[in-house]
Amino acid sequence: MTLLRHRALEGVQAMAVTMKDVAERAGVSLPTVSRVINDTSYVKAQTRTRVLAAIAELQYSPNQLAISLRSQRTNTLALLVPDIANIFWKTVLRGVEDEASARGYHLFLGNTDDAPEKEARYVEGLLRRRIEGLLIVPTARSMPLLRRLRQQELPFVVVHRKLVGLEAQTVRSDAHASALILMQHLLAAGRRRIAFVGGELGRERLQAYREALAAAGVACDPALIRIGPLTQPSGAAMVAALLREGTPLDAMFIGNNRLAIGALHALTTAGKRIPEDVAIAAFYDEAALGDYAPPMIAAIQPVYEIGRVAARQLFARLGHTPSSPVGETILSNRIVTIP
Amino acid sequence: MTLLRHRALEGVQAMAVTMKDVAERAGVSLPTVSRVINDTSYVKAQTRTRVLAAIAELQYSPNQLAISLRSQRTNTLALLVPDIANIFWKTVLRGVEDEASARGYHLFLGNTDDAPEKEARYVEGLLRRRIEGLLIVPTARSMPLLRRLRQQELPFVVVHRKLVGLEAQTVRSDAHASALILMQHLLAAGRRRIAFVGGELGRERLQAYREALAAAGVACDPALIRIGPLTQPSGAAMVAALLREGTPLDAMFIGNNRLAIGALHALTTAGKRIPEDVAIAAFYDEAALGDYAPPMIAAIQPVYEIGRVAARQLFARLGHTPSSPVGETILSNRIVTIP
DNA sequence: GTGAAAGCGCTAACAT
DNA sequence: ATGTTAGCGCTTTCAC
Repeated sequence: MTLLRHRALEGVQAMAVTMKDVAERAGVSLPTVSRVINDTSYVKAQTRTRVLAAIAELQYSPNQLAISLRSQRTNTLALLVPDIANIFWKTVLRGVEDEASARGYHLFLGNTDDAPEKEARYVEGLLRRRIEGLLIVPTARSMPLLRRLRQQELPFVVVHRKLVGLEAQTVRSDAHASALILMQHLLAAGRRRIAFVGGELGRERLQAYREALAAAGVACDPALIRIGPLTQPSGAAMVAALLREGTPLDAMFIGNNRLAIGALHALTTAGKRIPEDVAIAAFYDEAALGDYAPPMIAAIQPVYEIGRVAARQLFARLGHTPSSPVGETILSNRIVTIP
Repeated sequence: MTLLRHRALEGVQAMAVTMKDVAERAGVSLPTVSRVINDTSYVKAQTRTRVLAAIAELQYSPNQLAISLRSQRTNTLALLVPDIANIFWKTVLRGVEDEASARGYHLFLGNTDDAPEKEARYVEGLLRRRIEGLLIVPTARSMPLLRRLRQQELPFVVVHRKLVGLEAQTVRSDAHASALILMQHLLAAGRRRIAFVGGELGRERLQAYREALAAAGVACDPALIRIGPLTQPSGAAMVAALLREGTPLDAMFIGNNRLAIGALHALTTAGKRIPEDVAIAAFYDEAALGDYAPPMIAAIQPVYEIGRVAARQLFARLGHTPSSPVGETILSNRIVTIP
C-alpha cells in the first residue's frame, strides 16, 4: 500500500497523510478521528482503539496549519535581534527559547542587523505567519514599525533598549544606575581625567557619565568622549586614537563589552598598565569575564534573565486585550570588582 | 467603522482583516483581490487601484496559514542545536539565518540540550507546522528520529556531527585532518608526552591523536587521556587533575574551544609556562583567539560557513525527491600558529 | 456514540 | 476582465 496520492500543486513532495486517510483506514468518519485525537467527546473504546491503530500505522501527523487556521492560534512567537552572532543576544535568545519551549511554543528567530528595512520585512513575514507575539530589540528608527504593531494589535515586548515616545512593555537592565556606580568608583579612586567610550544607543550611559562628573565637580572634557559602532575593532580604534592624540587621561569608562575587549587590547598594545596608568570601568560580559579580566570594575548584565522575563511578560500579554497597561521592567546589573 | 467582527473561538484577539473584507470594501469579488495581490491575471487598472486602496485602508495582511494550507508550501525551515548559548552554534545559526532570509524563508530555532526526548518533541512540533526542511545537530542517540524523518520524507541536513550508520547529507569540518596536523606539529617540536583532552563525541580527534603518536613511534599512555563534558569548567578540572596526578607531560592536545579556555586557565593557575613547560595544540575559536591567545597552534573551524553551506544544501534538496543521493561536505579548518 | 455539513482564509479551475 | 465554485485539513455545530 502506498501513501503517495498525487503531487502537490507546486511542490514535489508527496502529500502527507491526512485525517481523512486515518478515518478511511479505521472505517470511521472524519470527526470521530478528531474526537479521538483531541479527546473532545466520548468515543466507544473499540472505535478509539481502531483509530489509534490507524494513526500509528499511517504515521499520521496533524497539520498545524489547518488547526491554526481554524483555531486562530499558532502557538508561535518570534524574536528579532540585531545580530545573533554577537555574544550578548545569544544568551537572551536562550532565555526566551527556554520560556517559550516550556509552554509548548515555537520560536522564529531573525537578525535585523539594526537595519529598519530588514526589520520591517521580517515583521511583515511574521505577521503573515500569524505569530501570537513578538520580542524585539528595536533599532533607533523602529518607532513607526512598533506603532503599526500596536495598531495591528500584535502583542510585543521591547527587549533591552528603551524607546522614548512609545508606550511599550519593556524589559531592560538599569544602565543608568550601573553607569553611575561605575563612575563613582573611578572618581572615589581619585581619577579625574576619565574618558568615555560608548555607542550611539548608550544615551543613558553618557548621561550618567556627565552627571557623575558634575556631581564630583569635575569638568567634562569633550576631547575625552568617543562614540562609535559597538564592535571590538571599533573599541580598539577609538582608544588607540585617544592615546595617539595625547589628551591626558587616567581612567576609562566603557559602555559595552565588545568595545571593552577592543579597548583593553589597545591599552595593552600601547604599553599602558591597568589600573596604574589607566583605571577601567566597563559594561562587561559574564563569558568575557571568564576569559580575560584585568583589574577593573565591571557591570554584568543579567542577559539570560532579560530573555526569560521578556518572554514571560509577552505570555502575560497574550491573553489580554492589547490595550492592557504597559510598563518597564528594569533588572539590576551585577557590579563586580576585579582586584 | 470598526474592524472587530466577532471573537475568535478560543482566542481573545480581534479577528484579522481578510481578503473578503478587502473585496467588499473595494466592491469587487474575492478572487479579484487575490489576482491583484499575486499579479496572477490582468485586472483593469481602475479596479486594481480600488483594491490596492482598500488593502491600504484596512491594513490587510495576507494569512500565510491559509496560503500555505493551499499551496503546501510554508517557506519555513528549522535549526535544532544543542545549546545556542554556546559560542560555537551562534555563528552557525547566523550563517543559516542569513542564507534562509536571503531566500525569503523564515527560521524556527530550538535548543535540544543534547536530550533526545527534547529533540523528538521539537521535531514533532516542527513536522506539524510543516516546515520544508530541517538543519539538525543530532545527539548521540538521534538515529531513530532521523530515520523517521527520512521515512516522512522531510529533507534534512546533519550539521557538524558525523553519524555512522545513517546515510544523510552532512556538513562538517575536517576534524581528523586538522587533529593530525596539530599533533604532527607538537611531535615535530620534539614533544613526546602529549596529553589528550576532549569530549565524548570527538572520536575522530582521539583517533587522529593515536594515529599521530603511532606514526611517530611514541607509546600512547592512557593516563594522559581525559574525556569529559565540553565545558570550560570541565576543561579546567581535567587539566587540574592531570597536573595533580603528576604524570609527566610536555604538551597538550585539546579537542574543543571551551575545554581549551578552561585548560589554559588551569595551566596558568598552576604556574606552568606556555609553551616552555607545556606546548598547546587546540581546536579553538575565532572570538576566543581575539580575546585570549597564548603561544600555541590552533585549528579554527569555519563556523559561519558551516551554517551557510548546510542551509544551501538543504535548499538544494527541497526541490528534489527525498531519495536524491546524499553525501558529506567537509570544510577545511584554518590552522593558526601563535608565536 | 457517530455522521453530515459548514467554514477558517485563501487560490485555481471553470465560467461568463 | 471579473465572478462562481470547489477544496487545502481541520474542528465544531447540528442531526440521528
